[in-house]
Formats: sequence, structure tokens, C-alpha cells
Amino acid sequence: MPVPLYQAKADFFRTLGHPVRIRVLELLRDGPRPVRELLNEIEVEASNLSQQLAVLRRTGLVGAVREGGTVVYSLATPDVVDLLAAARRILTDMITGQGELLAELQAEAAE
Amino acid sequence: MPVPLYQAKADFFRTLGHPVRIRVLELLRDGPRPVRELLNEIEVEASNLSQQLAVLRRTGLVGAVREGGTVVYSLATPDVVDLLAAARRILTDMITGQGELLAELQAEAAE
DNA sequence: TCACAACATGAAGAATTCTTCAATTCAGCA
DNA sequence: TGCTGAATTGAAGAATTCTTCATGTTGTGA
Repeated sequence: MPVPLYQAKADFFRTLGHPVRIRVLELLRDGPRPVRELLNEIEVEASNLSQQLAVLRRTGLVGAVREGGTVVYSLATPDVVDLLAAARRILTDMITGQGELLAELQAEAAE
Repeated sequence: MPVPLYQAKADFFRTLGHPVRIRVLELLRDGPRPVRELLNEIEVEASNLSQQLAVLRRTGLVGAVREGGTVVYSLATPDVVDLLAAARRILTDMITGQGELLAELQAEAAE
């Protein structure tokens, strides 16, 4: 089995391994959004958000287009939604019985 | 929206962000395996593999039982399979047209 | 009981990733 | 032209994660 393939998969998951990046992907699930809006909903410095958006762009998970004064981001593929859903299923399984996060995960699944 | 939830999701993806750990999960997809066998198929030092297995155990993605002289690992939940499949779909989309890894991903999907 | 094989653990230096700050680009407008 | 707001970029130190090595544990068989 080829090594670069595992490396590519690992790299891919690693780009998801950051709370701000996860948050961005979940916000983009509902459609394209300008940076300003993302910034509104995620409490983080503008330059930090830009850094994380750059990571997502490099990986190819999101795309950006400039519209006048603002930049609008969107998901590169709707498959991201499936991935996040699969992750939630596992997290739900794993956390079951350990309280705290469980209720939140379930509430979200019911949206 | 609660912060710890995004943190939990990010942590989860980060545990998948390592080639050896990905490899292990994919091998366990086909059923439980003793460490010795995993070691056979993954070219890595024994202690390194142990470290990565420990990460997977801590996260709760895999479980381990001792059977005599050997330790047998298995997936904690079959949902992991869905997750890896969703990841492959996205990778396939993303890499399409840039050669190299694409053929491998597709060959694997056809297994 | 000794010795050996199979795994796990602790710890330290190397490598990677994060956060933050200063500087920069680009568009729209006075 | 000169500002200002929106967003990005580069760089440096802080923090986290990897790899490796030495040591420890557990079971088996002589």
C-alpha cells in the first residue's frame, strides 16, 4: 500500500483539527458567506480567522470570490456535510454516558 | 453556540490526523487484529505504533483486550467506516484532475 | 525461577502548528 | 489624490505533537 495516500488522508483530517476551521465549515453548510459575517459569529481576531481560512483554501475545502469590498467564502464540495455528519455520529457514540457534550450534539442533529 | 463542542470535534479530527493512526483504523475495518499483525503491515517501530495506539485508545476510537501473550485491537464503533468513506469521497473530489493519488483512491473505493 | 517475547510507558529533543502583531493589498469614496 | 474599511500576509515566539530511546510490565515456556 502506498504511503503518500495515508499521508494525504492524515493531512486532510488535520486540516479539520481546529475549532475555528470546524466552525467555518459548519457555517458555510448553510450557504456562502462573507468574511465579515463569519467574523461576527466566531469570536476570534480577524487575522486569525484569515489564517484559518487560508488553511482551508490551500486544502481546497473552500473557495473564495471577491465581491466589491468583501470576500465571500463557500464550500468547495457538499460532501463536507456528510463528513461532519459522520463525525457527529461517532462523537455521539463515544460521549454517550459521559454527559456534558452529548445533549448538545443531539440537539444539533435534530436541527 | 458552545465552544467546547467545536473543541471536541476538532480534537476528534486531530486524532485522525496521523498516517499511522489512519492505517490502523483502516486495517481494523476488516476486524480485530493483534498488535503483532498491525506491526507487520505498517512499517514503523513497535514503540511508535504503541504510542499511536495509545492515542486512539484515549480518544475511545479503538478498544484493546489482552489474549494471552498478545493484545488484540478493534474498532469501538463501526461508524468509523462511514467516516473514512466520507473522507475518501471528498479527497477524490479534491484531487480530481491533479493526478497521482486519484487512481489509488478510486481503486480503493472499488474494493 | 529465569529468560525471552510482546507491548506499553516516560521523557527529551526535533518538528509542526498556533496565535498574535505589524505591515500590505484592494476597493470605494470624499 | 488621500482616507478608510475589509481582508490577507509574513514573521516570531509560544504551544503542541512526533519520534525515538531507555526502561517497565505481563505472560509463556524451559
